[in-house]
Amino acid sequence: MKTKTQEFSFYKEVYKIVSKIPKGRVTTYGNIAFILGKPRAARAVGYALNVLKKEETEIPWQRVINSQGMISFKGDIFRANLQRKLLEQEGIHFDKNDKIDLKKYGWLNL
DNA sequence: TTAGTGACTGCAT
DNA sequence: CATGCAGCCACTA
Repeated sequence: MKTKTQEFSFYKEVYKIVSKIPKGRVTTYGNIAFILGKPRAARAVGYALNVLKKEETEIPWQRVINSQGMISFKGDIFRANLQRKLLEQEGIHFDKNDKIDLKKYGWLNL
């Protein structure tokens, strides 16, 4: 029955992957979802990070962005601003459109 | 169990 | 090139 309450939580996998992102690199929600075997679960990934930021602030959630190479949180512009700052500190460069070049900084990107 | 929400993505207009 | 709409996944009430 699913007797066990899924000791393997989707969130946990997300956290684990995010923690593996090397400094100075970024990845997208879709990419993480793809690694988990569900390329369409990008939303769930973002949802996971949403809960993450309030408890496991130790996770480099800042390195996770959308497929556009930009920061999405519109509602939490404060977080977005913070994220941009943190990424710049890691050496990631934003272009004039506040966009990151995934070809250059994308994790596991070729 | 059904319904609703959300840090997303891709295609259509 | 910029918006809009629908689809998918996991979680909460």
